[in-house]
Amino acid sequence: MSESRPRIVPEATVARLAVYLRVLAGLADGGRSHVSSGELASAAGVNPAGLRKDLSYLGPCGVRGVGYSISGLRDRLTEVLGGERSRPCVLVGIGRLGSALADYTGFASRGFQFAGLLDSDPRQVGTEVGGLVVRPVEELEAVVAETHAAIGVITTPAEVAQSVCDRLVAAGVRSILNFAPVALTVPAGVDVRKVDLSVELQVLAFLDQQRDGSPPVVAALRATGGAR
Amino acid sequence: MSESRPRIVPEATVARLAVYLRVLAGLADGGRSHVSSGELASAAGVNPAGLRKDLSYLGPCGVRGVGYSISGLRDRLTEVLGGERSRPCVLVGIGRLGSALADYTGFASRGFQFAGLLDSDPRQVGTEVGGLVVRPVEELEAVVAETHAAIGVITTPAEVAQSVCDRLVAAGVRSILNFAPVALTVPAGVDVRKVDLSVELQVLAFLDQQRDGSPPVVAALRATGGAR
DNA sequence: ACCTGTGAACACGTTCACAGCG
DNA sequence: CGCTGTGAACGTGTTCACAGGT
Repeated sequence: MSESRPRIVPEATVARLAVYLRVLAGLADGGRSHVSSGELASAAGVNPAGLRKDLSYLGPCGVRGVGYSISGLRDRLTEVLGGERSRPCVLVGIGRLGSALADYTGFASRGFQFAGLLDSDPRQVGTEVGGLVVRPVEELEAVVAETHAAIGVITTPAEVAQSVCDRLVAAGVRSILNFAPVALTVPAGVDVRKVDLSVELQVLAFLDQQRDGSPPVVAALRATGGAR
Repeated sequence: MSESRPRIVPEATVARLAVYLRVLAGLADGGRSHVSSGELASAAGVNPAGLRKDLSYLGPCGVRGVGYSISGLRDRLTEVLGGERSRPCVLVGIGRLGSALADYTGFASRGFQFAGLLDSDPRQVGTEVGGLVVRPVEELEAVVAETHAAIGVITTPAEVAQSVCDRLVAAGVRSILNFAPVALTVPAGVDVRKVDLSVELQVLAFLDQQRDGSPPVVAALRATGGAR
């Protein structure tokens, strides 16, 4: 009903919109009412023209000759990113990383809410993390049903990640964020995003090594490289 | 001296090489001696042709009609990725996320070693995490000098990330992995990679919402999208 | 017959330069 | 005159199809 233009938004742009939203939140305290694309871009670490192109996917939302209304843009981004209704997520695997995520206040403040925490270790079950009590992994299906969670986060060891994933999908979860270092197989219609922390470090080490070892030979790093 | 061909390797490829290496490590136990690009690709979650192209950057390292020698390829990848000499890293900010990283055995087994842990909270200082004693952030420069660390990992709150970054750079660190949700400014010659956990979740939520809300309108997701 | 290695085609994302509006 | 919005150019990364060995 409030949808003005049904344009398609590239995924790379969506990721940056989330960054712009965070920068705007910090800027709102400054008492200013408007920002230019140049200011926002430098705060977000991107190219000004790219930022304007990103925002253009949402339809015109700035004022020519002036800039973008901080509060107006913040509201528009929040609307587009779906931050209105808070989305229930379930998190499976409450080790160090899982605890860190469950406890991260940045999620809650941005419309996310962990509605269920699950672990297979009896010593973890029953403990409280980030305001929630950890439940046994056997109750996975029940928790998904209770909370109507559409998003699942997997922070288990690699060996059990696929079976946890299968159970999440069977229970109705259609979006999964996977921190386990394995490629998950899912049926069509389910979306998986993978975050691999050790790969990030290894890429960094490679670039570092390459700079030292062979000065003339430098890897091509434009699109995703450097400070993004 | 062992460098056979000084080709340039795209960054996207480097990231996948690290994944192949991990898959190979798991495969080595199986008693087999060779794998085909198809098998490796499906285990790594990528396209077979893309995998072959990735490996071709290292020069020919397979046998036509047969496949790739598991141990041979593993050694080659290890060599290229620089896993020979273990690289000392310093980690600043020992909160939940920092502890998770310091404790993650996946790093140590792949040629990484956290040589120094630093935190500004007096209650954290002196505690032991992942076999190392946490030291006060004031000693950052000294720790970098002692350990000859070339890689720094930042898991501090956003507010102090830039100043920590500045001090790391001044101390000689030239590669930084940033988990704090801010864009860091660094001088030329320093490489920063950013991992933003809340952005990952937000992208997932957007895609999820878009699927429900407007079936005909789907975001363009080819390159980075879907299960990678 | 099989599987690797690779040039060529394609799609995506980024950057540039300027038109358009306030 | 300033800043947004955007088509067009560019570069990178991915996919395809087949040539080249074993």
